[in-house]
Amino acid sequence: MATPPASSRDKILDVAEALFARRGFAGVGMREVADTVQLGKSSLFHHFQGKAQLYFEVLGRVLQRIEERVAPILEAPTPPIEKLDRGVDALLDALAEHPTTARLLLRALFEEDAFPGGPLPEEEAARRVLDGLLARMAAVLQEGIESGVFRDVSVAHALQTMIGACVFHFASGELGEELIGGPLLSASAVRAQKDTVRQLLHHGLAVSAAESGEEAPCRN
Amino acid sequence: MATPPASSRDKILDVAEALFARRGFAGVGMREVADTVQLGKSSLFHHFQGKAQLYFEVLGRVLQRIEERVAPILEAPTPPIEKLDRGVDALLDALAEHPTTARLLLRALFEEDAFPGGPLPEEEAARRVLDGLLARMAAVLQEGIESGVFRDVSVAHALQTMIGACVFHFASGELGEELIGGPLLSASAVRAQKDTVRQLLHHGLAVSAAESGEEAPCRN
DNA sequence: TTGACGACCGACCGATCGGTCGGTACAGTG
DNA sequence: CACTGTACCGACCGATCGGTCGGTCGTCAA
Repeated sequence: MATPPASSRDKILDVAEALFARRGFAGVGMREVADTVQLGKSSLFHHFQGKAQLYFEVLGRVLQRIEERVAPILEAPTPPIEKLDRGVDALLDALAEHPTTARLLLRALFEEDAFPGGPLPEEEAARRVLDGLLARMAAVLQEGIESGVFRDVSVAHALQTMIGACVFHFASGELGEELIGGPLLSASAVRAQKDTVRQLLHHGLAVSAAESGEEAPCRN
Repeated sequence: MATPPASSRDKILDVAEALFARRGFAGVGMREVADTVQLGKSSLFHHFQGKAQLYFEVLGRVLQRIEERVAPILEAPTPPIEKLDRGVDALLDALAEHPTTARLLLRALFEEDAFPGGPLPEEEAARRVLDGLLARMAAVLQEGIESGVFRDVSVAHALQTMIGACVFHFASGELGEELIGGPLLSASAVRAQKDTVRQLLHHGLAVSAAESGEEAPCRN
C-alpha cells in the first residue's frame, strides 16, 4: 500500500513501542518518534489523533501479541497443571520475542493516571484484552485448586506473584544483565528463566505426588 | 531548625517520592513538587542542585530504608532457610510500609538512560546500596544451594524471580486492587501476599524433607 | 485535463519545561 | 549597630512540549 517493507503507520508503531518502553509515556516526545522514523512531526498526527492514541495503540498491539500466544493454551481441554506449564512457557516466549514488551507492560501498569478527555477507545480495547487474559489465568488457578492439584492459596495473590515472577526477568535491564552476566534474551538465559519459574511453580504451587499420597516421581 | 513538624527539605523529599512513584522522573515537574510542598519553585533549587539530584536522593532514601530492615537479617548467623523466610518477610514489610516504594524502585529499574553530565554522587550511592543488598541476597541463595537445603537452581535467575514475586504485588496498583478486591496494603492483603510468597518459596525453592530424606533425590 | 485524495512537511502556537537571577525577610553574632 | 548566612520568592530565560494550519507533491479516476 505504501512503502515496500512496512507502512509508515507500522514503522511509527514499532519505533514508538521501543521508545515508550525505554522512557515511558512522559519521557518520549513526538519529535523524537518522528525523527527516528525519519518523518516530519506533523506526519505523526496524520496517522494518529495524538500522543495518547498512539500510546494506547502500541499497548493494544503488544497485549494482542501475548493473547494470541497464551489464550489458546489456557482454553484447551487439558489438565490445569499442563495449562500452567505451557501457558507460562508461551508467556515467557512472548516476552522474549520482543525485548520491549515486559517493560512496556510494567510501565503501563504504573501509568494509571487518567488521561484528559476521558478514556480513549484504544485504551478501553487494550484494557479488555488484558482483563480477558487475566480472567483466563485466574480460571486455570481456580480449577487447579478446586480439583486438588494446586495448593489452596488465594487465586488473586498467586496470580500476582506468578506474573511478577515471570515478567520481572525480562524487564530488569542492565541490573539483570549484570546479575546473570549476559544478555537477558539469549537462548540460554530464557531457557534458564523458564526452568526456574517452572521449577518454582511445580513444587511451589502444585501439590506433589509425595505429599498427596505416593512417592515422588523423578522427572527430567 | 525550620518548621516545627519536619524540615522543608524532608517535606520536599516526601512529596517528590510520592510524585516520582506515581508519574516517573519525566512525568513530574519541579513546579508540581513545589506547589504540593507549598513553596516557590526556586526554593527547590536552594535545597537541591537540580531535578536529577532530588530524584536520586529520593531513591537513595528508599533503598536505605529497605536495607536497614533486610540487611541485618541476611547477615545474622542463622540457617539460610530462616534467612530467606525472615528476609522476605522484612522486605514485604518494608514495601508495605510506604505505598510508593515498590513503584519507585521498579520505575528506577527502567530509568537507566544515562543522565547528562555523568553520574551524580547520589546516583552512585544509591546504586551501591542496591548492589550490596543484592549481593547479600545472592549469598544466602548460594549458601542454601551449596548446603543442599535449596534446589540446585541458577542463583541469578532465582534471585530475579524472587524479587519479581515479592515486588509486583505492591506495584500492581489499580489492577491488583481489582484482582484481590480491596486495598493492596491492607493488613489482610499483606498477610496473604506473605503467605503466598512464603509457600511458593518453601516448596518451590527449599528441598522438602520428604524429598531429601529417603527416596531418590530429585535433581536435574 | 481536471479534481479529489492520501501522505507528507515547515512554520508556527500557547503552554510548560528545568534552571537562573536578583532580591527580601529574618535569625544569629560581633 | 552592621554583617553574615539561610530560607525563600517572583520574574525571567531558552528550550521543548503536544498540537494546528496551510500548503505541496504524487497517484489515480473521471
